[in-house]
Amino acid sequence: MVTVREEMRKGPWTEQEDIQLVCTVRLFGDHRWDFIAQVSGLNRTGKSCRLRWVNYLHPGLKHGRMSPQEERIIIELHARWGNRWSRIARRLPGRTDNEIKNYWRTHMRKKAQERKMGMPSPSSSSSSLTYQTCLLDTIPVIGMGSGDTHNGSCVTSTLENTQSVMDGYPMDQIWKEIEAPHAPNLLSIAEGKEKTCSSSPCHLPSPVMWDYKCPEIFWKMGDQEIMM
DNA sequence: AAGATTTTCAACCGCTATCAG
DNA sequence: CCTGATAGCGGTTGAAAATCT
Repeated sequence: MVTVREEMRKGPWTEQEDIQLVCTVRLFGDHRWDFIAQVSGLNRTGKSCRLRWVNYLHPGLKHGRMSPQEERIIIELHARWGNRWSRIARRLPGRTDNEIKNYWRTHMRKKAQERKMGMPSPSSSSSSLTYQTCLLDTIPVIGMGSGDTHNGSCVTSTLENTQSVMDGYPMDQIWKEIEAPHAPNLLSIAEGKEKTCSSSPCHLPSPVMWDYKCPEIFWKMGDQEIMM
């Protein structure tokens, strides 16, 4: 039972909070979010921590614009599944349901506007989306080293395309800080809320090494989808 | 240059599903 | 079965950034 806190923090996360959360998740894994919220010393709800982790801090995430291939996949999968964002997200490793949802809203709004103005809409947004023969049945789970992009030539370049977009995004800095060699013992977090890594970042392996939960597992498809 | 408008996206909320006791 | 805790999903909001006038 969670003891009643005075007031839970809301709103945007600070870099410091991010670091604290990453440290704690590294220690205890990405389950039991209420516990993580408590132990981390963050005055946040478990729900909020989970959301932040899933949508922003998870090491396998891509950031930046959707590639044309990703856009196409989203459109096609949405046509098939509707607003099943998390399901669609599972087909786009590195992309979150939130991100896809946001993208779709923007995309649809543009489309709706174009329609209203009586304009044909050959493309949805920045990229030229052609509903070409990138058949749904051949849409693989992109990237993440799963090596299953062979049957989807239209999407194979997704990772390369998006990789460059990620350059210089703020998470790099967070990870760098976390990697700092002078960081204190991780266990200090668990010892008390006041002794979080807030003053100096914890020592963590790089995101690449961070495989206590393999990203491939994180992005694995449900059985149902595999059958499709 | 400055104000107005639009776009983007992080984060919250409410609800449902699942699971352990 | 029932209940409470937890996780996850989809819809929505609002602030910041970008673009336009």
